[in-house]
Amino acid sequence: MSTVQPSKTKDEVVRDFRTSGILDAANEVIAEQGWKDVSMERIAQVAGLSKGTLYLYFKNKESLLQRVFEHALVELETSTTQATQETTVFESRVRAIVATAMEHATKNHALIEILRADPTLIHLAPVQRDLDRYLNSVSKTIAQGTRGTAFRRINARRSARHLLALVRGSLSDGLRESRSQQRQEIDDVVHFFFHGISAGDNS
Amino acid sequence: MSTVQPSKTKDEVVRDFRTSGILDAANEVIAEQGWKDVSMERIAQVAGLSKGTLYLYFKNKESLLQRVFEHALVELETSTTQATQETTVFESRVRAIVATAMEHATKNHALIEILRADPTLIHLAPVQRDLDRYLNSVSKTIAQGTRGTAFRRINARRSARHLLALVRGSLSDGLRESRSQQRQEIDDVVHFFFHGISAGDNS
Amino acid sequence: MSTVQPSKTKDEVVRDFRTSGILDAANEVIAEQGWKDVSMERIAQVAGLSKGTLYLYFKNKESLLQRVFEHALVELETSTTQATQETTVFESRVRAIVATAMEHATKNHALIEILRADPTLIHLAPVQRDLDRYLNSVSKTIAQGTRGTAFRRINARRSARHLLALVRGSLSDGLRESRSQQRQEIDDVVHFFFHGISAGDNS
Amino acid sequence: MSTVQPSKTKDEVVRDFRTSGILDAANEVIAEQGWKDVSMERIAQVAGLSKGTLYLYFKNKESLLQRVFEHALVELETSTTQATQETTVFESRVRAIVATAMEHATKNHALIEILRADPTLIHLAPVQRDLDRYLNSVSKTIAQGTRGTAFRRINARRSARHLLALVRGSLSDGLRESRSQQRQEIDDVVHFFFHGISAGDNS
DNA sequence: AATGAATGAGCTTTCATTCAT
DNA sequence: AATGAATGAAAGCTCATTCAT
Repeated sequence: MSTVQPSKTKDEVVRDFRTSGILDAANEVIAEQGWKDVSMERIAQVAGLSKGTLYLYFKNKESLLQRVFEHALVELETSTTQATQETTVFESRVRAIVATAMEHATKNHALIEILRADPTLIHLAPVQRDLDRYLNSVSKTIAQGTRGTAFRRINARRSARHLLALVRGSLSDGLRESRSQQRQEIDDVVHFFFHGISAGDNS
Repeated sequence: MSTVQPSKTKDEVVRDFRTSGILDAANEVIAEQGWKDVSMERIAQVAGLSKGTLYLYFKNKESLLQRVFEHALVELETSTTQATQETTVFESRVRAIVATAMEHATKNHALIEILRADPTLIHLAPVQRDLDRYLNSVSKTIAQGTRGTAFRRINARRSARHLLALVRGSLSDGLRESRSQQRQEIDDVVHFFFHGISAGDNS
Repeated sequence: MSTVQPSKTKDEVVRDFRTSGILDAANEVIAEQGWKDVSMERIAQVAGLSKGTLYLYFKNKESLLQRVFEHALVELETSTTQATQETTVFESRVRAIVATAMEHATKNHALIEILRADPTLIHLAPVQRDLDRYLNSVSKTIAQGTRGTAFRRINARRSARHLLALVRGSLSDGLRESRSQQRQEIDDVVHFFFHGISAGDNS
Repeated sequence: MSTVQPSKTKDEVVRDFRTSGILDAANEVIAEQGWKDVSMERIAQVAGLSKGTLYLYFKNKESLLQRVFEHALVELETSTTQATQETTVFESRVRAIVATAMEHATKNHALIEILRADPTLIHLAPVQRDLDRYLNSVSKTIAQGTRGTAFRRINARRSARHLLALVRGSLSDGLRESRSQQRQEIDDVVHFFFHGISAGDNS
């Protein structure tokens, strides 16, 4: 009964397993050396495979890396959407955005590279597209939250960029911090997003 | 005898001339292709020299690039210090920091790469050190400005990082904008720094 | 009982079936890409088998190709011998040699590669041997035809080579021609073989 | 005085020296292994250079090989044109064509590969063009020689192909023969071209 | 018997670095 | 001081061959 209508064949499962193993390895190597210094040899090594095997699953290096970035962004967007829907309070939603991004980035170095906004990376067309979608979704949340409120009339897209800039800034330094420090960092970013350095209510 | 206490010999002058020509060329090439894709061949070409000559002035590619970044940071810090000293009004000082960073980055692509905070770049020890000095100087300005004021009790260092994160964010997208748009961008960053998205006093 | 004295067991039949299927596929691929560019992958694909299966029937790529060429030569020799025995008129026999070679080559690209006399191919020892046998048989026909006639005292072996050179020359260009054009081509080669460019009797 | 108006600078001479050294090496390697099995590594080795150096003189492997073939054909055509102009007697001209081709092919293995008419080689566009020019020049010589004579009305282009087919045939076997044997071979081809195997005037 | 995933040697090409001139 | 030809290590990628299933 458990195997009624298997949506994937065994082969597909194996294939997916390998594919994501390679993507994970690539992500790890990106963490080690930055995406520009990634070599197929090293990815294979980390994945516990041989160079040639990578080419059974990916057409070439470029498409492998593209998939790493795509995967990271899609996961981020999915998690973010889900997290923001758990509340209707604007500030909580922003908090969800920040927390989700930070959590994902902690595990997923490819994401940091994207958020770093290296033009030579971002201009890979598909990454461009996926990043855009993510930015749109963040923008929309901000637009909804600020509409008809006391918040200053603000360009939602630009605010989204500011928000992500703050997240990215925190990531640059704070990656190796503890969990409680990370929460602190999130609070700080959210608060800063709402009030800047001026004395807001929760000072 | 005519050159009493020559602070530089003729040879040194020539050496400096060549050195900074090469650094300028490298900076230009970084703007073209990003620092990871820079080749010695291209730097030599832009500098109007031959590949071999670069090695008379720099030990190797790594140290050449290190010097480019070092140079960019030192210039930025000098200009920033100078600009902040022209006023004692806190907000003006912050504005000076932002404006200076943006102006330099417009001319100096190496700076953008630094502000992008690529770890593989930043962890070059000397760049690390110079960046630290710059951050300190910004922090100090913020600390001075917030001390004993209505601003919330804030970690100056962290605020400095937030500020630079915003600058970097603006740079990522806004590089090709006009001068007036750039001023707008500066205003926006400064305002955001002080108030976040909350309805501050000015609009 | 129905299979008294089976000259081949069922297993052998299956084996032969697979073997010649692979050889046919290889021949087809040679036609597509030339024998040097043949890949095991492609042969398997055309044969409707998997790569690994090829190695159940052939030790390796080299021996597979050797067998393709061997097969082509053996077929050619058999057909030629049969065709030349259908007449005793010398010119008709030569015509039979030419026609047979051309017909086979039309279907059998491996043959063209052999006739092209690529040394790296021909020096595969077994191909060498088979080609020699074919040349001998052609030579013998020529020797018989010219013995005690008005034809100039001629080295039969050398003449055989000339004849095949002409055939090969025709094949290089004329492969895509129609059937009547092909007959024309055969006539031309035969005539040229007997008379060169001098005005022979049938102009 | 000897150096008035040097048509080539010293650098150009050096460059030409290297270039033709590499072409010679490539030609030698083609002789060893056939053009399809040529590797840049091996060419460099034979040329006494390192792999990387080849790329200072040739854009890539394809253009290197193209130049080898081009060079061989141009040399052949030049020599042939020159040799055929030394006489007006048709048979002598044909002899010149044959002798020139054989001599060049003896030294120049690339030429044999071309005359072998491997389609994957010949379809390199520039080789195609150069080969065509050579064939045209041979055709023209034949057309001139047969015009208004007792020779049978013949398609000059097709005859040219027959002639070259015979040359190629001789080359396939006879490369390692002595000089006098080579002369014999040339005589034989020329005689065959004129008379086929029929009893012509000379023996 | 048949498969096809996995391997790794080998290929072309690039580029930082050296060194004779 | 300056050159740029030469080097060779290292990269991406292909493909004949093997082997667990």
